[in-house]
Amino acid sequence: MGADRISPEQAIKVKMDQRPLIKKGSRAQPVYHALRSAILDQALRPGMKLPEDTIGEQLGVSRTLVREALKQLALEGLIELRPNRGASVAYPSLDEARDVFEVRRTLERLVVQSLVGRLSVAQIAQLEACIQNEDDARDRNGPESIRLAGDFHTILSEMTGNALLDRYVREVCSRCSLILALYGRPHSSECAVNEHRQLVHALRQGDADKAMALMDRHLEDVAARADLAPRGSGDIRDLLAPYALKQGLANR
Amino acid sequence: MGADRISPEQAIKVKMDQRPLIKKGSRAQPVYHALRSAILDQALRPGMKLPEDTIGEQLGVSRTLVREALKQLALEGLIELRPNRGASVAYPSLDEARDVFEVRRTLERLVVQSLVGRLSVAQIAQLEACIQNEDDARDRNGPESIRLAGDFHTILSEMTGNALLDRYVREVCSRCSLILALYGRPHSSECAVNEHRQLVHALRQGDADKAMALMDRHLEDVAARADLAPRGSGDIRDLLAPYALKQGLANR
DNA sequence: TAATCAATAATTGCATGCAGTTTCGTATAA
DNA sequence: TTATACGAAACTGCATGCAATTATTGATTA
Repeated sequence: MGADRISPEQAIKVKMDQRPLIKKGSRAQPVYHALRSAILDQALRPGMKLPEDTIGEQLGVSRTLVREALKQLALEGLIELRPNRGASVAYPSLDEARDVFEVRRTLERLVVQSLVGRLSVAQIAQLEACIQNEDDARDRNGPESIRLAGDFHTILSEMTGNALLDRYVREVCSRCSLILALYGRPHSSECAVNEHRQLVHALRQGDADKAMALMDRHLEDVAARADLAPRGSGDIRDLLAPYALKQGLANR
Repeated sequence: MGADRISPEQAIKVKMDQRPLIKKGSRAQPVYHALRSAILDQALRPGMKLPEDTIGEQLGVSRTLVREALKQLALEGLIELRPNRGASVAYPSLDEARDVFEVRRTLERLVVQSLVGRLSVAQIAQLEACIQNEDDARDRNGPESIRLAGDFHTILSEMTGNALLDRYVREVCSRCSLILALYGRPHSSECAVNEHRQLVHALRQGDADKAMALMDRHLEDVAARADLAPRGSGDIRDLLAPYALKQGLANR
């Protein structure tokens, strides 16, 4: 059907496909995002219990939707889901942490391979903007900088155009954020921002070996660090409130 | 509580923890497995619609559990889940197929790397038994052989002891089975069984380069093949019946 | 005949309720 | 005081029901 012209119906469809991202999908999605952000920001700390009722009440949805979100988070390794005893924020062991980083290195090597020498100027600009953000956030040294460092890698993987690769990288980045929150040195903001800069430079120049080596080294500096995890505790209601707001969920 | 002795209650608990893998977890799991097997066996063909109540009725569970299973399958890319219009068996494009294979190659390279020269005799025996199965199944040339070929790779990834890697490999293998069902040549049983044999040999000898090269070539022969997909159709009830049985689900 | 539209049927999205399990608190016994 | 047993409260597992959305059928019109 070699149709160069677009029928009115098709035109409408195109228009429909552009906008509705706003109202798209189920109401479980905001719940998922709220919880995910809360975990990555360490507002919800590893080991903390996540009762369906409490979360649903705070976020203004029923347990059904909460369950859905929790299941997805469990699939992604951010929470643990034990039969008949509910969900809690994941508390990965050092062994698991090592495994995650190993997979991450493999995946990000593929990202570099796919991207080297193929970045558009617009993409480079986007990456540099992202790095700038990291730089800015480094002063107010919080969990925020960990998340931003993850964002850089996530943006890279998205640029490959490989949806599966992107999903996997996203997932390992999330898990790494959690792991760093547990085992990372307090003041080592995971990725030195400079390493990101160098990586972009190598990618831009098309220097595959150097880019790969940079990424490798960049991800290498981590797995070693002892357990310094203190279990914090607070009221889940209060901890979730700001995230509810951000997702446009009712918190009464 | 340094208790060397075990109370009667604890003894019971221990016993309970050994067996219940059979009755473990939620009843959504068998639904998930039934659907997954049905898709990988091509009893449910790509593009086919999967209504919640039909499946639930056939498998003897409520829509809730079916939804749970469908969601998991969607996360793994075996089905597509469009808002308000339900689930259907995934129909991956050629581009998506290429992406999946690219990720798969990367991941399996890591598997080989982790395993080379470290296989126990028991593990080698297990692998050879698996290969034998493939050989046997090759005669009665059905979708079965595609699944068995996937099993080989799955067993390998499991042996790495890296749970995340294992999960990812499992997932890409599933998706590849689906892809091969769509785009594969009818008579090319994906993996020549011999290539599996050679790979095990190289792993056993600790020849890292050769093993890696074998795995790479082994996974290379695929992405090129044109669309020959005919949509089959039949009654979902009938197609699911044998899988219901296998999972011990009521099909009335 | 082909296209449009309205009414109906089928299906999904979500909340809620009940049963079964776990967890917690209290009382009793060692 | 420590340990055990028991009952209550909290929570999860799952089914079901209702509202909203989508698909379908049939009638109407060009």
